[in-house]
Amino acid sequence: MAGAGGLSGIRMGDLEPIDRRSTAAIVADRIRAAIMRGTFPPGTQLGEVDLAARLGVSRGPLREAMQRLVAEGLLRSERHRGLFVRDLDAADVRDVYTARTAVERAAALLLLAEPDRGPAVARLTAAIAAMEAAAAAGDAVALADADHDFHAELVAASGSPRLHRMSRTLLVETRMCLAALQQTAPPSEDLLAEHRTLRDALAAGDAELMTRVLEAHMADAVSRILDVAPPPALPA
Amino acid sequence: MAGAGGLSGIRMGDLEPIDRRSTAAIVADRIRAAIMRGTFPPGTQLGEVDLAARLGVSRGPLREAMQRLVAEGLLRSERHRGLFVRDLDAADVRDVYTARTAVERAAALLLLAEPDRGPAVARLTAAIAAMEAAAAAGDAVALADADHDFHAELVAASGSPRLHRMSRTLLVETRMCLAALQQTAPPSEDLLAEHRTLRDALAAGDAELMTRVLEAHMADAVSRILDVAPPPALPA
DNA sequence: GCCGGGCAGGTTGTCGACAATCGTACAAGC
DNA sequence: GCTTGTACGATTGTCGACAACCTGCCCGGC
Repeated sequence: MAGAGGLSGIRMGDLEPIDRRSTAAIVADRIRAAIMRGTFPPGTQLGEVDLAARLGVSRGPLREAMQRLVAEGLLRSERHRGLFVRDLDAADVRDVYTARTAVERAAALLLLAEPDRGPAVARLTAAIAAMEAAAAAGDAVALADADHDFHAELVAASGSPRLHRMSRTLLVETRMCLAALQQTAPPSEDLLAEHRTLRDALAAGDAELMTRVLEAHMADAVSRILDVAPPPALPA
Repeated sequence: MAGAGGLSGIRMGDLEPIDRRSTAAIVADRIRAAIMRGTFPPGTQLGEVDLAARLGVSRGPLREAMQRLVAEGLLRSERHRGLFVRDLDAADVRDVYTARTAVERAAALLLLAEPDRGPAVARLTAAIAAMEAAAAAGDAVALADADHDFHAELVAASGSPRLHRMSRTLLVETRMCLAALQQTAPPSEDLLAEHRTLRDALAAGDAELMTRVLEAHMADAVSRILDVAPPPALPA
């Protein structure tokens, strides 16, 4: 079928059908990015008329986008009160990382089942390089961005649309945790080492090592965020 | 603060604040249930005016509800074409069960970390009893309902809101698979045995056994649905 | 006989306006 | 002084209508 139509073999390139996504989806992406960036701190009320005017759309599509974000758990809706950015407490932080561990572990195992992991490992390596550059420059935001990219690439490489969708929301919530608590000074060297080990385990196909490193990585992140000393000897 | 107000110690019982949920949420639940029940088979177009009239609401709230379901992945939206119930192919079935395995494994591990698993085990046992009754009566729908409940209770017992939310969507998709393929004759005895073993592993606190049984349970379900013989000797 | 243009029908996308509800501030009464 | 009742402002929830768009069919031309 491909290329056999009436186009006489003209190469169409990546000229895919410009399926302009719905306005609600675009608006949802925009607001999601704003929440992730910390433009809307947790707890702030999002007035509909104000947001609609700022985005240049009417209240209809904006409300649809809001419902999407509510379904994702990023926003909290109170009837006749308004929409608020969800603020995450310590239990939420643990929950986010619990869910992330579940999703990313499954994604990594899926990736390990694939024969050719070269491209995926290359993208992870690129993300690590970005992290290194950000750490060298002392740019905490860029470091968090690259960290985000690393885990997003990991899940995307699994090829599972559902894990990918879940991961997207969870990563946004992760950024909310970081932005809220102003975690500006992570010990970047440890962070880099953990990511490198994770990549190496994936490249080598060592499922056992990968699982162990991933779980430790998540546990470390929770400890860092909640500012409690990591448990010295936890069997689980 | 609690009980120290001007109510003079009067017991308020479970008089919770009647936070009537938004209309969009109610509509979304209704349509989600309809999709799960198989009222709207995969691929059917959902006309907005028709649905709105049937539910007694306007198109505004209905569209908001639809956006929710699109975000959950249950509906597929095509611009200026309409909303369609997503139809799941073999890859989707595998993906649903991959994600379910990840979520339910994490939930079960969380449950195992709790000291008192008595109530949770009791609820799982109740779900198994319902399955037994349905199997004895030859009621395939009730059997699927009870199966659904078992897994929903398992995840709910973990106490993780995010795992719970993910699980809800995944279980609906599971029902879509079953309804679409008219899987009316599952070997209920095997199914019951698997659930009983899972419950027993949870009650006994055997994480290793639980993981093994759960993964086998999911793999069996995929095999049953896709109607392929289960792989005789798969190392992974 | 086959292809392109045009038209009609129906659907979704978007908008503005009205009604219901909530929070707040102020005044009145005990 | 504290509580209670009331009015106001602001926001959300809902609705109806118009415009844009896609699909399918019909017709004229080659």
